Amino acid sequence: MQNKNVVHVDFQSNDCESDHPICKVCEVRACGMCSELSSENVNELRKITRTKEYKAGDVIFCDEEPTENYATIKNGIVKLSKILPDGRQQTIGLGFPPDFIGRAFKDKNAAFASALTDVTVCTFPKNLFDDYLKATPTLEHKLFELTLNELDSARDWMLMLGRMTALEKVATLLLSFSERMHEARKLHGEASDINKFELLLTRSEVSDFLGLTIETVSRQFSLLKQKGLISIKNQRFIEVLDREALNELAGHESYTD
Amino acid sequence: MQNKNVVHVDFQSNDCESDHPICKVCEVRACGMCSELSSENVNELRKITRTKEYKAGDVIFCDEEPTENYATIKNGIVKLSKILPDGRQQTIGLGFPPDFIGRAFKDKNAAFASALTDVTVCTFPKNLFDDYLKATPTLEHKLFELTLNELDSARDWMLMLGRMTALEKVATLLLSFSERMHEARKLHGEASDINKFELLLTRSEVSDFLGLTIETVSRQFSLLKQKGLISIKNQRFIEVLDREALNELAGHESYTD
DNA sequence: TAACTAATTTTACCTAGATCAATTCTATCG
DNA sequence: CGATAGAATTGATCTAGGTAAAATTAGTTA
Repeated sequence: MQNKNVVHVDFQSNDCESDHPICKVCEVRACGMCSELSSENVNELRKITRTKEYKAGDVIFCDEEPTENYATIKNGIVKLSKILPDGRQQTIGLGFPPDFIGRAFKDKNAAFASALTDVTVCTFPKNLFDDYLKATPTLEHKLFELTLNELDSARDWMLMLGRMTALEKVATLLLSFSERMHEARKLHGEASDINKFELLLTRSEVSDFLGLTIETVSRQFSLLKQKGLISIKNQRFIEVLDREALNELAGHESYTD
Repeated sequence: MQNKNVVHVDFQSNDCESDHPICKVCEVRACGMCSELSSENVNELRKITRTKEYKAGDVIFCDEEPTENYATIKNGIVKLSKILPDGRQQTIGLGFPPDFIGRAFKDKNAAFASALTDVTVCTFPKNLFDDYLKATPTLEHKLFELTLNELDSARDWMLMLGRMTALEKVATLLLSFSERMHEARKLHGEASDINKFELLLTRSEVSDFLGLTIETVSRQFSLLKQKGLISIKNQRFIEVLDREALNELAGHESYTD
């Protein structure tokens, strides 16, 4: 019963039989932050945990404000963004289950977080969690790894923002978003075709992500449709028809080179 | 003879009397990664440490290649960059002493690292260091905090890359670079005026950082000179004449608003 | 000190993407 | 079902920043 070999995978092998009832049925128990925790740990952490729900569009926390809570995403998608004093906005990341959101060990938030879809999270009071983290090296290690992944992807986006054309940016976003949606659906045990997904971002949100305007984004979508690489139903439901070609557009050289 | 008074912190309070001779005189012993280590730890770590020197321009490690070593910067500046298959380049960060470079817990590097100036580093073999890290929670905690800072600044740059004009980008870079140079000089116990510094980046390197071309960068420099905000001697030695105005240009609203 | 080289600046022009202004979709509601 | 409203698309300009090329600056060698 004590063999906690873990992560990413194989829910059965994780000892969660004696988990708190909420955690026992949690779809992200086996991945993300909690995957490194024993039932004992989980139940201890649960004592300071609150489950919260947000409606699409709700603000979860604001940039520069004192950090009150951290959160892990159980369900839905969270948008992280920064904003210039004059209102110009830049999305700096998307949080999918089971991502952790909030800036650990700092008294101020480092970004706006808002709910892109309806969202369910587990929240933890900052102070208590910081202490718990320092006292629990396995948890801190896991969170460290998650943070390193975020840093990697932030840097990938920097390359995109600084050096890609509008078309390449849109292609890159579509590929990345389709993958994460695919992951998220698998996580929830749903059937999933990686090439079909609902683009949950409005054109305006896409443009904030890519450093473009809505009009330019829309033109690139039209171009991709015209080239036969994607099709769009009702402006939101996207099907990737030629993933290979889209990949090349996104700057990933084809294997035939 | 022993009073190496340094940076941020109160060196006296740190027990380094029994440090390995190399570490005892190391200028970054009291900050960055090593600051959390006792002499005992330091000496243990020292067993797997190699001091290495690079000439300006040298490649330290390549993107996508197997990670062999991590490093901390003792001296000089390291450029981290990403490159698209067709050669377009984006600088994703600069490493100053005492930064840690290398992607922990992953078998491949996540960027190119090259020496911007002559550089001295301490290197650690990946496998041994990963183990040491997992076994030493205080060290891992420190590295986690450093990584969180890097993530913060990566996200600040995303906002810059995605939403700022050329002039704002250049102003932002000048301010940020002048601060880090100031810090670095203080670290080495040198006298330092934050408003005077040598821009160690070529125009081409600046443009790779800002997602612009050399010509555009050069035009913005000329504009800033014309406005009387900066002066440049020999194309490299910069003096900020009106820091307040530069700050406003960089998007930090003035306090009079 | 002149000659050569590489980096930077400047000038002239061009284009990708922004801006502005209609349309056209899609969803919602009476 | 038609009316309304917000989102997305499309078309017509405009411009910030890119591209190309020439001129200037600085550093290096002889």
